[in-house]
Amino acid sequence: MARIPVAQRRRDFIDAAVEVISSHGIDGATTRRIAEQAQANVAMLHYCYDSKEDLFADVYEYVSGKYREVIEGSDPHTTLPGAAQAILRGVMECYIDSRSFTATTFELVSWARRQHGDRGIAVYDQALDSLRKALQEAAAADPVAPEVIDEIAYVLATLADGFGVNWLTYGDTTAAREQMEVNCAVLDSWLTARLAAGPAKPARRKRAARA
Amino acid sequence: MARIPVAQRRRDFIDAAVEVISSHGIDGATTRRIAEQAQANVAMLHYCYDSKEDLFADVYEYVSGKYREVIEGSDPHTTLPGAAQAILRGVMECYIDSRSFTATTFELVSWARRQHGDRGIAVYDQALDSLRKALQEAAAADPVAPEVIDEIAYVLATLADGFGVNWLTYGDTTAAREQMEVNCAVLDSWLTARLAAGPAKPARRKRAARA
DNA sequence: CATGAAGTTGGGCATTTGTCTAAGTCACGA
DNA sequence: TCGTGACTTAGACAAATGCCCAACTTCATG
Repeated sequence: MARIPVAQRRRDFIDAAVEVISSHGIDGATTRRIAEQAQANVAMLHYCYDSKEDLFADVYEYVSGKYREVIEGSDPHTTLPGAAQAILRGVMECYIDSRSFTATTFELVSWARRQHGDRGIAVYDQALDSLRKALQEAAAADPVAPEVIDEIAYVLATLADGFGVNWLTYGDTTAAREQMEVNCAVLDSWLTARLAAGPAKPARRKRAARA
Repeated sequence: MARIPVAQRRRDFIDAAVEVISSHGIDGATTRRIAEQAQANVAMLHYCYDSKEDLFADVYEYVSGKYREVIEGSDPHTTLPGAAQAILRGVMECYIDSRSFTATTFELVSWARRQHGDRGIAVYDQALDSLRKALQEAAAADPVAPEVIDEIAYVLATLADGFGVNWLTYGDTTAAREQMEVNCAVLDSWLTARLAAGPAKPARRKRAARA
């Protein structure tokens, strides 16, 4: 009917997949459902993608990309705490903006883990990398030990993840906005204490926590 | 063969389901896989449970129960911060103890949400209720406004959830132990600041955040 | 206008899934 | 010993799923 070039069709399928995955889960996201959501045919899907796995790979990349955007595109700050605040806020706002995106991300991460093992955690890894880089840049004027950066990145991820789980579970926008503030307050009080304490934690022995 | 009473068989199926769900996801947890894991027959499963859904309901209850146990059974403390610390530690330790349990919990929560909508968030709701109750008890000597209790419960849940996601993703026990300490430090610094600040947050207007 | 590439589609295939049926097999009280 | 009721199992069933094929439509270009 509509006669749409493959490139556009692929984008449609990715969007459709995000929607379907968020409401039916990874395994509930069948080719037929995705095709229907994209107002296309099952055969069309296989005309654009060799396999369902191929489509999911694109969805995966799309999600990764969005994270990078949000993290790198957050309001630039010259202080480490400022940058950390801005990034955390950015991610949480992005979650609130699109529940489908949030749900799909969490589905993808857990799917990738059990599907591809180590290689599957790429989204998470990449997001943490962008995170570390952004923090390091913000702290350029007043450098901080890499272990501290790692720790901050981890806390940021933890707060964002925790926020995401709750937001997905309850879906209450008003509550979510309040919780966003709470999380920012949590980050703030901890960061202040942490940066005052010095580079090394009391009981640190081995290499820094990877995440 | 073995001739096992239904009651025991059911318990076996629940354990098997937890294992299979954690490694294959909810939808990957097929009756045949669960049966195999329980060293039983597919037909046996339907002899014990009318449907797969029935089995999952039991798994759901099992998970809920374990949360209640962990929260209510955490070391009793007379101070609010002490109790909060103990509970957070208890939950995180429980996660580290059993990755299957952790994974299954997260799978169940997301499955329940998209499957049963509001009714599906029961695990999360019940856990938060136990949490609030435990905190309230700990603060009996020096009462705190219910909004503050709610806020603390939310932060506790957020830190636990965030920890869980990371632990599931990387599965590094050593890192997880370090991160457990970080999360405790985060809770500690925020709680101190929060309890010093007074009952109401600066920009609070509506009812307290539900979770 | 012819033509061939690009896009579109209905129908079909093998496999997997949840569930059920009917036929066992065992333990134990009468 | 002989039921009788509790447990066990192989096999079958329809429905759903990922993927494919062969035929059809459109349209820019020669």
